[in-house]
Amino acid sequence: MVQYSPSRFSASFAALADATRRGVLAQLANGDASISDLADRFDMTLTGMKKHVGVLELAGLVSTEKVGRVRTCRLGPCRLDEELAWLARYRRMWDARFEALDGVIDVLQRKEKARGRQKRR
Amino acid sequence: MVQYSPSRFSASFAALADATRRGVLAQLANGDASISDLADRFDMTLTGMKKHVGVLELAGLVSTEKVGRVRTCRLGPCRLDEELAWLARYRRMWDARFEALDGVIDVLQRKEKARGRQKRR
DNA sequence: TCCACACTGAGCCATATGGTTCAGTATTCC
DNA sequence: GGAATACTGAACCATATGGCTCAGTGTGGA
Repeated sequence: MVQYSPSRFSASFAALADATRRGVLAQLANGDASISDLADRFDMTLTGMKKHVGVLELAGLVSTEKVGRVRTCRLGPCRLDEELAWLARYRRMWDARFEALDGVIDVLQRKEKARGRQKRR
Repeated sequence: MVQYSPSRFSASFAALADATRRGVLAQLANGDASISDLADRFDMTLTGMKKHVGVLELAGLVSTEKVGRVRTCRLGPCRLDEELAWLARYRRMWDARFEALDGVIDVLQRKEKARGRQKRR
C-alpha cells in the first residue's frame, strides 16, 4: 500500500540521502537484480544490502518479490513525482524571492541616481 | 564556497529529509527571518533551530549573516537544480524501464495468442 | 538424502541526528 | 553601568543509521 502521510517526503528524501542507495536505484534502472547481485556489486554483506533495500522499499522506490530462494528487486511504485513537484515549487519560490530582491535593489539604485542628480544641481 | 563533491546530494537530500527543515525553507521563501523567529514559529529552542539552520547552511540551501546580535537567515545559493535534474533523470529511467516491461508483456501476449490459434487448429 | 546457496533475523558496534539544558558572550537599550 | 536580548557552545540524552557477525531457515540440484 502506498503511503500519503505527511512523512512520505521524509522517507523518500532520506532514502535518497545515501550514495549506496542512489547507486542501487541506478543499477535497478538497468535491470532487475537479486539482493546478492547488489551486495556483490556494492561490495557489502548480504545483510547490509538487505537493509538498504528495505529502506528503499519502505519509501516505495523499490519493490521486491521472492521466488524460490532468491528475492528479486526492481524499481518500485513511487516515481518521485511529488518529490519532483516539491523541488520545482521550491525553485519557483527561490526565483520569485530573488527577483523581488532584484526589484528592491533596482529601486535603491534609482533613488541613488536621483540623489546624485539633485546634488549636481 | 559551493561543494561539488560526490556527497553533495547526500547533504541536500538529508537536509530535505526533515519536515522541520522543509518548513523552514517554506518560511524563508516568504521572507528572511532570524533564528529566534524560526525557533518561535516551530516551537523549538534557539539551540535546536540553530542546528537545523546549520544543516541547511551546509547543504547550501540557506545562507545567514549576523549583524549586531541577530543572525538573519535567507534562502541560500543552492537552487536544487542538480537535485531536480537527478530526480528527472531517475523518472525518465523509470518510465523507460516500464515501457520496456510493457514491451515484454506485449510480446508474451502475442505469443500466447499465437499458441491459442495453434491449439484451435 | 545431503550439500550448497540465498536469504533472514537477532544482536552488536560506532557514529549521526534531533532534541534538550545550562552557562557563557556580545549587543542593544534605558 | 546594568538589564534584557540574541545568539553560541559544550554537554547530555534517546533514538536512528550504516555497517558487521553469527546462527538459523528454506530451496534447489546432484
